[in-house]
Amino acid sequence: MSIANDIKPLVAKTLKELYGLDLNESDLTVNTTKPEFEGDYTLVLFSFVKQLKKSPEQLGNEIGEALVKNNPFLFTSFNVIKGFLNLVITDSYWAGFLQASYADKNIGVKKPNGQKIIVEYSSPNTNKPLHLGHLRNNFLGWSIAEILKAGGYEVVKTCIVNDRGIHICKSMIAWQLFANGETPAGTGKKGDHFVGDYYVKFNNEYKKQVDELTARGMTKEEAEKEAPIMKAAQQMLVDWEAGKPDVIDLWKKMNGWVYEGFDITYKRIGSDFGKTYYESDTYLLGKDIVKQGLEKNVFFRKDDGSVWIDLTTDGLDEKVVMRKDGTSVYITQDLGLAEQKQKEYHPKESIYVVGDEQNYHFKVLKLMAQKLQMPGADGIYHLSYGMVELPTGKMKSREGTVVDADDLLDEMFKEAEKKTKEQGKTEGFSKEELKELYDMISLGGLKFFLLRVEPKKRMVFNPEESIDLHGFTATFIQYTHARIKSILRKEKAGGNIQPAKERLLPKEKELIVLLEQYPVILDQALQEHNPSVIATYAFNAAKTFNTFYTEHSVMNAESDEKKQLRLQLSELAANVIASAMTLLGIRVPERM
RNA sequence: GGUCCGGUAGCUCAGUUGAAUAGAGCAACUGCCUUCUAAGCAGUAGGUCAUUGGUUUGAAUCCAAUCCGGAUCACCA
Repeated sequence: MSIANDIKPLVAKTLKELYGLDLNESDLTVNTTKPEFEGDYTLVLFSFVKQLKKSPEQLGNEIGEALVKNNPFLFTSFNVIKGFLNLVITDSYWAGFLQASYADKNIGVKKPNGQKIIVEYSSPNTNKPLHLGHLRNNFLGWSIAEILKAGGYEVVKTCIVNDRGIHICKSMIAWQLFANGETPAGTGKKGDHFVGDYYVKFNNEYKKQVDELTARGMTKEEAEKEAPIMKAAQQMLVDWEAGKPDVIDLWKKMNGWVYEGFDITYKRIGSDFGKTYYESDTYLLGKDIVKQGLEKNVFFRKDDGSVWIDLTTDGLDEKVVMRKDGTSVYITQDLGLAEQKQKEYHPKESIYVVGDEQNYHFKVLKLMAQKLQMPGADGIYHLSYGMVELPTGKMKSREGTVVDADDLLDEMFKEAEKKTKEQGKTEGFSKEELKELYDMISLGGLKFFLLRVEPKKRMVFNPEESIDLHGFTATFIQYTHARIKSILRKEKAGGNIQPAKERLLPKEKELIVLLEQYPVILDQALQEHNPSVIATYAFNAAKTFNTFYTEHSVMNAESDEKKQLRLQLSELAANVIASAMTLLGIRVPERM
């Protein structure tokens, strides 16, 4: 599949033939050759110098000679510098690779393997609109799903909506108290923002009441418990659980507004779900798991009736799984939902895209599932990601420093529009085409900015930097794609001319070597569940193409052969770039 | 305090299954548009890879300790 992986067995074979040495392929190190040395791939010799008791130079020369002699189709020459054997791949090999793959729009995509994977992501609360942190989650979830699909898996994207609980009750109480029957439709406000406003109103009123109570001599703790509006919210939760009709009606109404708002944002950012679960349906799940756990002696009951699991032998703590009042806690619900997903889909793996503040929770969840011997327990995978911070520090809703997703998208769109107009290259675009282009640039820019960092790392979101359209950005890559397409509109790659009768030039070689590695990168992203390696790669591909582009003319190439070669190389670059960006959920334009 | 994660250029990040002189982008500075899209290219400058010790032919990468930052350790979700 990739040259580096093809070389290893040849080396192993050579070592066996020359010295009778049996080495595992994984013991061999084959890298691309550093640009300052001659060669394409490099075998590191140190690892077996000792066993063979020869100098690295001698070894390198002997191995190099044998490799070139026995594989003339692959290697044309070699050189040895210190402990490194640099191998030069034949131009005809590269030409063959190029010929075979340049037109492949699905480059790197594997055949379906018949296995299923669930990706749960997004999972919002229904009391406020989406913010920047949710965007990282949504982009990650979407991208990892695409990467898994390209890896041959069937993917089911799911979402668990946290539609019940004290948080939504707070919004509901505040609406009853302050809204005078206002609705999103009446105010022209997006539903999720509308409901979020009442959540803020609740907190303001709550704070006011707490202040009043403490002024009258209560301790802060008492006041927080005794504030009437908090008591009302808690009563509302009790009423909700009792199924009190007017509470249920209000709950449905307000959640409905939120969903209308979410739908707009989801559509805009491209999130979708094969199956949506609602916590109001699943929060009672897990009861029979508790029962089974007790029967299997995985759980134990304390005197007060609560049920626990002891994880101290695994270095963790004791964890409650059922309250003394018989209601199940979060982790028990999660086990119940995991069991339900397993029954519905029988996935090989079940991925949860959730922030790293829940690392402990998922560790416990998986461990519990394993101890209970639940099917699919080993397939539980927490795709953990770090918090998004601002240059000024963490986002805090109380301090109003939360970056709202809709606002941010609007701002990015405006910036894309402004910068595109400044460029003045969109003559002949229709209104719809322009809007599509601004969408591609703004949304792509945001996605790239959030996906280019390794998921588990915390990251800083600098608004000014995110809006930048130069350097390590989606725009740079999109621009490169449009540039290539502009060439390919003039003349299509193809024809029957055999490319590469002339020697490959360094910039041509550099590009083709990089593009050949794309499947290896995809594999890495797949194994690591990590889109950032694709983002980095896409940028490198675009950068390498631009260097090649500046150095060599495609349309005015020195010869017909060169022209054909470069057309194919350009098309391959465009296909790889488009493919990589698609896996990040980013579209690339034909013109910009 | 226990556990987990992170610390690489002024800033944001790659590189972490050990391998040649540690790389990008932004910011700063210098060049390049009568030639396929300059949203580009080339170059200059910028480093105690948190610190100390160890393993190794070879360490940003592995091990140990320490320092700094974050998360978590609820009958919350």
